[in-house]
Amino acid sequence: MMISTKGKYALQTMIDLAQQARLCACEDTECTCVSLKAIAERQNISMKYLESIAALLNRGGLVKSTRGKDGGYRLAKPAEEITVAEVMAITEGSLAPVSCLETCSDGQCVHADGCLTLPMWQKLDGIIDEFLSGVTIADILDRKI
Amino acid sequence: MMISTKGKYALQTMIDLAQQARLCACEDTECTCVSLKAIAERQNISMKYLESIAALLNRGGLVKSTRGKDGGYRLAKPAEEITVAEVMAITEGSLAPVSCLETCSDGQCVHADGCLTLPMWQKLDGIIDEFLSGVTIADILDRKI
DNA sequence: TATTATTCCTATTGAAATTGTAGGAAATAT
DNA sequence: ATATTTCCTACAATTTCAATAGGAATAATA
Repeated sequence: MMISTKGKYALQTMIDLAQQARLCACEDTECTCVSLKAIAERQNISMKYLESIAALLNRGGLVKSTRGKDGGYRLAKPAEEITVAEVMAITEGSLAPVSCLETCSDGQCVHADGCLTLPMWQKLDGIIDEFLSGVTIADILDRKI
Repeated sequence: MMISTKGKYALQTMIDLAQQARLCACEDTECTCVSLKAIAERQNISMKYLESIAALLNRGGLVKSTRGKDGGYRLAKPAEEITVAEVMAITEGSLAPVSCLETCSDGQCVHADGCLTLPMWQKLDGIIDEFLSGVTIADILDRKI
């Protein structure tokens, strides 16, 4: 498994936020604040678990939060500008197909020179990243993929 | 992480077997039998752990075993005909990017219809499979990738 | 000011998967 | 017979995953 529920829930959350923002016709971005409670209920996710995921997205700069009553989260930029790759990078850390890939690519692996499989893993990693970097939250919402 | 050490070790083993087979000039395929002890030492893998991985490859039909003294393993078919996808399918079970993919694709997921992300995961799965199905053990050995 | 609803923060826990270990049985060449 | 190998089952240590728990800080509002 490449993507755990953490990444999956994060993506659901981003899509939910984008969806709610669209429902609001007014220009005020503040009014599209969505609480985790609402997201957790709609997406059927444990709210406490979602808190930790929202914190990651917040620190990663993908969402903005408002504390206190009537607070919540909203997208930090338009859904058209947020890619799935960004969401995964923040929540899953790395999507490297094998654990040694980062170390090896950084020249920290002493066996990298003789490693016959490294080029293949690097290429696969590139293919995955290229694909996920080309899909935005808006694409998913509009069923363009 | 998509591929654990199990899949990684399995691939190393397959490459090692292909390499040893090439070193032998004679036509007798039986003589290329390689013991797990030798592979474990060369690849620096726990031999006992390797036993369980070799068993998977054996049951999966990718290698053939000879028991007893001077026994060991050899590839069940030419390295040109064994793809990385096959090795991973046998050792890792599935490379589906998200756990629900197989269930959803089988029509067992009641939410599949409304799931906005399913098409994306399916496409990603296809891309990964397409790539790994196009790489053979011989390709890796010849540094063609 | 008190209440309520929310994000924010730290710590803990239960379950599952991963990565092995251990011990020995069965087979086979010498 | 002996040595070496695969084969089989069971167990164990470690790590990761997926939450859960409890409360502090913040802000709207009555």
